[in-house]
Amino acid sequence: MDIVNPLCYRVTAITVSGQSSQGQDQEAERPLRADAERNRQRILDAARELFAERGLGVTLNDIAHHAGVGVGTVYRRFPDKKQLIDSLFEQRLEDLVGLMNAAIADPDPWQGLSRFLEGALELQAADRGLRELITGMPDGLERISKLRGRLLPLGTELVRRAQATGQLRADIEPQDVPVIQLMLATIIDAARDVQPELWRRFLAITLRGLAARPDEQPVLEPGPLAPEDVDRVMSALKLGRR
Amino acid sequence: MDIVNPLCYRVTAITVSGQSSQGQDQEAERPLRADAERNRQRILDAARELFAERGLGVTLNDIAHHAGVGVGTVYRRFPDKKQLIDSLFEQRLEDLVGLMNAAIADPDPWQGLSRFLEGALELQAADRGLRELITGMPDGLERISKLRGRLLPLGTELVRRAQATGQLRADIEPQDVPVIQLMLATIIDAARDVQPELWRRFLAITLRGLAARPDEQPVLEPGPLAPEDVDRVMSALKLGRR
DNA sequence: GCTAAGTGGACGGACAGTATCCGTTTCATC
DNA sequence: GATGAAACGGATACTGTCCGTCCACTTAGC
Repeated sequence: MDIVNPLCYRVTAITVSGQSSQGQDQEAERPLRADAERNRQRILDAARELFAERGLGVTLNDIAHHAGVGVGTVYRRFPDKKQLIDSLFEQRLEDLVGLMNAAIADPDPWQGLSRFLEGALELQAADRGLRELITGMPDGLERISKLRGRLLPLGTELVRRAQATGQLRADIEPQDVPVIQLMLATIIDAARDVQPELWRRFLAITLRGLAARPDEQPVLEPGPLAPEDVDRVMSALKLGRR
Repeated sequence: MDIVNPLCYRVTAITVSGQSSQGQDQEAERPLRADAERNRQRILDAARELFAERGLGVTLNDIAHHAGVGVGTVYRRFPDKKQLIDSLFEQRLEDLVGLMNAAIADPDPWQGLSRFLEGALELQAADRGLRELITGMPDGLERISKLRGRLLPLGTELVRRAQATGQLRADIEPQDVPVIQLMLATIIDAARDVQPELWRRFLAITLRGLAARPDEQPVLEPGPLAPEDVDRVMSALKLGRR
């Protein structure tokens, strides 16, 4: 076990460098051999793709296979799945913050709020891993906790401004925003294979419920689920194991 | 394997009788010995309790332990977990249909709809197993599919009536009702340990979004999540395995 | 008392995911 | 084009979880 320590050491160092790099590769620590670097990139790509379409549950074996390399190669490069996830989703999470800032900057605070929710859910609809990262994961994953910490004050700002213009009902609190995301994200997951856009319909309904004076009825887009699809949506979620 | 067949045979027969019985026990097939019957009842009680509080994921081992009997005893009585679930939840599911009928009978169709959603979610809040049964389980479980079949026409009636009085917006379809349950049930699960009633707040918001003319703002009860609880709620759900 | 019915829980098998080890291949350098 | 360090791959061991069985022992009821 301890025999491999020296190896682990180097590897860890490289991983850390890879972690802080978003695009550049060499520099600091000895550079990887050309083939190694190529494989590292393949692994990252495969991981991104698989996490996005199947969620964080994919195994490193899956990723290795999909990248066309052996499992050993993956484990040499990323000793820990968490580190892989962490470095992979750094950008994605930044996007969320950006979205929030854009929302606050919107001259129409209500529109800002709506667009934020829509955008955040679009990100989650496009990337199942991101969705699980945002609503799920308790343990480890420092990055997520920190993100939430940064997001909350911004969210407060967003909510307060929408209330100040009398567009958002006054009894809504910033804490309600993540819960709304949570419930709509469920629809994303459940309807993914049947009607991927269905969540927008319920976002519209929810927004109307949040509005201080919901006089007009916005068009509900998309239309309702086809009756024969209801069962599939309702049973799409695997909750408790069995 | 085949040595035990005679035994299995008897056991199966008894289980089937237990299945069709909701309260009565003896009659048909040879009656169980007194201690066996006592244990059978204990197992049923333990199962009900554990399913309700921990969901369908509990193992027969858990149930045995909680009932104070050995695993073997459980397996002799209930060769199949599905059968146990099926017989245990028969009544619960009937309750749902009853709720729906009561809703349709309500002279105020809007109130009927609201009360149905509230009642259905209350049932799910009180019984995690039921919740998983309603939103989840694809395989096996004939009973659930049949139930949905029975519920849909009733739901259609409910929706149409509420639209006829101009209380429910016209672009809502009956298929939307289970989806709404699904998204709110998520809040039940996520907030269970922190704020068990939180779902009511979002039910109120949703109902307002569904109303044709949501002029008044109903009180949002309960209040919002405490800011420090947001993280716990968001990470309460175990989605993909890891 | 006697015996068939019932019991408990150690145990073996299945499965899934993680991580390692080491014989073989490839790269980069001389 | 020879050489050794770096990288590779995937069989394999390990871990953990759950299911269901088996059988030596206990107990109810005649």
